[in-house]
Amino acid sequence: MTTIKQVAQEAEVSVATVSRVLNNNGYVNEETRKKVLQAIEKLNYVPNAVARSLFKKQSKTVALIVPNITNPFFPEVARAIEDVLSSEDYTLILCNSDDQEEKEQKYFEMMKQKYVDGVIIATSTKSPTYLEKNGIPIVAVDRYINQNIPYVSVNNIEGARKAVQYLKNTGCKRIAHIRGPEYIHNSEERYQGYLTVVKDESWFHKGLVVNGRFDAETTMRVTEELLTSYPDVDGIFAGNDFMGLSVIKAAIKLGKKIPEELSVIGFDGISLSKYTNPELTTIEQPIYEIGYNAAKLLLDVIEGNVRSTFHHELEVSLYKGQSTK
Amino acid sequence: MTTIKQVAQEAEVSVATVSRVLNNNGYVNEETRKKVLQAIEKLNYVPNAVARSLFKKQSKTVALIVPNITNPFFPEVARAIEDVLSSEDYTLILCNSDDQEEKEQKYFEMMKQKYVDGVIIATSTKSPTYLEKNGIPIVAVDRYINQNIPYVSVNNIEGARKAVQYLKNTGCKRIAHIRGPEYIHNSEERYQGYLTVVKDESWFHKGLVVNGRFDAETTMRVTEELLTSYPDVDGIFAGNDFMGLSVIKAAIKLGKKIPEELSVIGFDGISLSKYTNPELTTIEQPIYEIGYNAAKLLLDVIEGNVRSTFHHELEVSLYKGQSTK
DNA sequence: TTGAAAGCGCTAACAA
DNA sequence: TTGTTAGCGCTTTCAA
Repeated sequence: MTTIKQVAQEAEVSVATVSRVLNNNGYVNEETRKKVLQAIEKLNYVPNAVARSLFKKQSKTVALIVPNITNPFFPEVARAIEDVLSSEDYTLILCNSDDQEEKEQKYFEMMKQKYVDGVIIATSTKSPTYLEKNGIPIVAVDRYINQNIPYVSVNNIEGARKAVQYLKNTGCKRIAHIRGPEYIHNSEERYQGYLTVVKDESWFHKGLVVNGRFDAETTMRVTEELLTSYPDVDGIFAGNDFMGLSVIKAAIKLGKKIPEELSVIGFDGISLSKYTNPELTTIEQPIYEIGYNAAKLLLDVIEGNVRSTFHHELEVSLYKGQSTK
Repeated sequence: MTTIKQVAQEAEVSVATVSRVLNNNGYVNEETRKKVLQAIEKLNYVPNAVARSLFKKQSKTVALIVPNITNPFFPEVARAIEDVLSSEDYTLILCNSDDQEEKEQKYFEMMKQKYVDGVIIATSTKSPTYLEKNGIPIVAVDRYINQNIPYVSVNNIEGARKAVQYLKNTGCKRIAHIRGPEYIHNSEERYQGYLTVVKDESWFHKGLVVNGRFDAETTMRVTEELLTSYPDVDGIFAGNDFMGLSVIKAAIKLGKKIPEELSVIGFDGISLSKYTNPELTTIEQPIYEIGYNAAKLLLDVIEGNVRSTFHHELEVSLYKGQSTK
């Protein structure tokens, strides 16, 4: 690789001058600028980003920490983020935390060592003090952390309310909820949204809420248990699309007709659910926009542009598949 | 951040000594090593990776270039790669090329500037000379490039043969193929595999092979056209799982019973196809292993460990869903 | 308008 | 066994 020094030699100027034309700051004579530009061209010079980082203490790099990129929600977020970053000549580092605080911390250590400029994170960590302490700009996506940390997601409570209300409107009389893990803020909020609609119904009882996890096996098992214990359930609000699809599978296995005997609604709007049969009715999040906004927000923070709002909740919308009446 | 200099001061030694204990090379007295370690502990020192990179001309960083991380095949590859990288204290950079050579080149430019140590790439670029020229270690995944470039994938021809043979064995008498884009090496190979099984069949004709693309709309449209033109088709080998699912959707739309009237088999084994109904029968690739091996291979190349074999084709296996008899 | 030189934090050759 | 120092490639202050 050619260095700034070689360019300086070729152009018969000092490295300082080359640096000036490179960064377009400081005075430089139009003539000499041309000479330098020619030398750069001739030698095929590109500045060394590492040397620059060392001096500037920043790296034009942003990290994304997700629980697992394999969860179909996150690739779309990642795509959006990478799109805005690369358009601004930033680079994206991908990290999988498996929801383990220990792994997150390890990534943060790396970030400090590499002068990573900022981080976008989807986390459920209980005590996020280390997040704030390490001084690197941070934006939360999908999962709320606390008031101090910028956040982009959707209003889960409102979305859940919409989902359950829709089931009710289409005639469901016994609506159950298979919820996500308790340690995840989202699951809690969606559960709250569910509650607001059903809590005063005469038929409502705690048995209609089932704890699930995101994996298919668990979801199918608890669904079968639910439908066996309460065969009159005619609507299920699943904690997310993944779970919604498993619910459908389990229900079909039990011989339930969907949507005639059982309506199922999910949450997320991951594109995969459009490929299934029946298509899953769901509360669609603007996933790409979430990532897009998070990245824009982070870049603003990094570059010191103040923003009035730090918390963004985007609009969800109802996507009607064939899993509901 | 504390620097090596401060540690040296604290421990009352020179920076060279600190560097020695840090990197565990060169002689250093047990006593002084302890002093240094204490100082490091006390000051909470972590070495600056950027400064190190500048000197070493390497960054403990690897890039992954995929067409689109949103394609469900790649997150699993990415996960595997990131797993092995992070276990070796490497960092993963994620890049989306949209199959555009121009974007790939831009990423390569960035990599050189940032001393990225190596790259894993899934590409269909026609003239990959720039890949070899830029001197950065490279491994191809999923898509073959040329003899000189290490490669990890599966034997597509063999897998396709297996798929079509299976359709035949289960009684299909008219087997069509909806193939992927021609510019993608994989699609071509899978098509070849299909041909080996059917080319000598009396019923075979060119109309049974349809050009598709990876998007759902196109696939559904061409499927409908195919089934309308040739209603006696009773088996379809789709170019990948995504297309397989779309084929099923289109067939159901036309009122075909699956698998009674039409068998469908895909290729890839992306986890999403297990969530659908019917589950897609498919040729399952060991996706995680592909990523895992690619990463291991790349690290070997980077660290100068010679390998005898540069091309790895892993075994595929038949996954029986309910979309075939 | 330009150049000399210090310094970002680290490693390694060389000397002691 | 340890320290001094040059240098990785760049930016920026200061002086000219």
